[in-house]
Amino acid sequence: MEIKLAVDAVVFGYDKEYGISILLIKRKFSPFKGDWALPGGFVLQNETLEQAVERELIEETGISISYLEQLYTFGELNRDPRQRVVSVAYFGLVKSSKFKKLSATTDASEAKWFNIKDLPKLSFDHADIIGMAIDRLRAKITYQPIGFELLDKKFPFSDLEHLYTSLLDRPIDRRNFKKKIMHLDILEELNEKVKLKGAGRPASLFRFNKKNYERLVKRGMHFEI
Amino acid sequence: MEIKLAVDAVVFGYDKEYGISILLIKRKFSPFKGDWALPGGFVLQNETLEQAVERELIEETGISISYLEQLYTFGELNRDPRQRVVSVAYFGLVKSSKFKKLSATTDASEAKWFNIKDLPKLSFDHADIIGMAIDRLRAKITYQPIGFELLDKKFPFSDLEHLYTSLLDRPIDRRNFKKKIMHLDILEELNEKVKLKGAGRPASLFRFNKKNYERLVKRGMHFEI
DNA sequence: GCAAAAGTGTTGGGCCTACACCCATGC
DNA sequence: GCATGGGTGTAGGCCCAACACTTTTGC
Repeated sequence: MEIKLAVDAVVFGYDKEYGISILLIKRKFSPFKGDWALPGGFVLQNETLEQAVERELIEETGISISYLEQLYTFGELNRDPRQRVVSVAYFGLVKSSKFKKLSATTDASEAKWFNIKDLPKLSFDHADIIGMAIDRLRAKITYQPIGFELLDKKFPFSDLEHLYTSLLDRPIDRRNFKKKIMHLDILEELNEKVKLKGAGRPASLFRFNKKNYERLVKRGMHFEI
Repeated sequence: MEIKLAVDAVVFGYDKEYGISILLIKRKFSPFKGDWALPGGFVLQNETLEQAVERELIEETGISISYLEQLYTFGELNRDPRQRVVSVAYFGLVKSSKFKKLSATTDASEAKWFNIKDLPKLSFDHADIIGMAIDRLRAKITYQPIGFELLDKKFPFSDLEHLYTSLLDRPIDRRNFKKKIMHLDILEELNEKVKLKGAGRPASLFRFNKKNYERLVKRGMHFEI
């Protein structure tokens, strides 16, 4: 019997209320029936790896992602009890609005968001894959302004700040953080304000400047908080 | 027909004389017969991906490497004209002494080192794979003190300096470079000197302090030259 | 008026860059 | 003695961390 090739996707979503979350599906069949697993499946003969990931995500969760990159290929011998399966894991991000849409409609569904601090028991070696993806996400914020892919088009600055504090799991200096981000010259302040949570001063909305953002990503950056 | 799974290895060697080089083999069979290619081949049913890489390297080149990490998995549809092949590419480094050994004995052999500035025509998509590996190597020197894996146990400081200048392809300030490296606290100066190339003042030998080196790698570093 | 979150500047110190001359050897 | 490569120190400037009070809103 040949080696089978699969893909798996670790998709992150973020929202100030729910925190940083990962999309999982409930397995319908043995092995690990009833446990949670990463969305994914076997690669078809005539599709690329990326196409396989996107197809499986649509089939299993209905979601389409805003950012996708390869994470790592897992090839240990007994990952799957049935046969030899090598899996190419991908790392994906979805925007906050899509995150909310799915999280509001999945109570009875097979796909569900789980906060990364509160993950269920996982199938196969998916806990390892998720661990590596979280490491990648944490590392990424030091060299890429990933907020662009996780937040919506317009957002209050505090959303970005909360994203970083959840990811770093520690408070940051708001003044220094704002100076540093603004210095990258990838954010534009809009003439719009939103009132958040009832109390508190209304916040200005910001959006990413796509051109400057891409220039920065291409040129490379380094960013310690 | 199923998708076949292969591995390929981009192995770097370094020597002050030859510069930064990659190990290639000459293909004996069609397709691309007579062209140069990365060492690699199909993964067997009962070996891990790393084992497959190491086996192929021994079989095809006789070399054993001092550092190996996964680079990227290439899964485009027409990489191989015969059938669908997905290949997991690895990134390897060998120590200078082994590099010299092979380069001295391979005149008539099928395995040969090529300076990265002077590569031959390559088979399949191996030029893309090598391009990505070189990017990884360049990026790596800014966050990992890779000299440890490319140089021998003992080496004059100028070897490390030349490694960086070849990789960066520009001159660096020797005094600042030395201060910066020494500040990492991973090098020990030995009470030994070597005479190099006949003329010139003899140089002190250094070696890596393995414990401090590993602590640094674990903790993470960032290093701009 | 008070609770909640947004918004906003300055300074001291550490680090990093820029820079040039002497030393030990072979021939 | 000259060519070759090894070895070494400092000062000025920039950047970054540390730090707290005011503003605008809801209740």
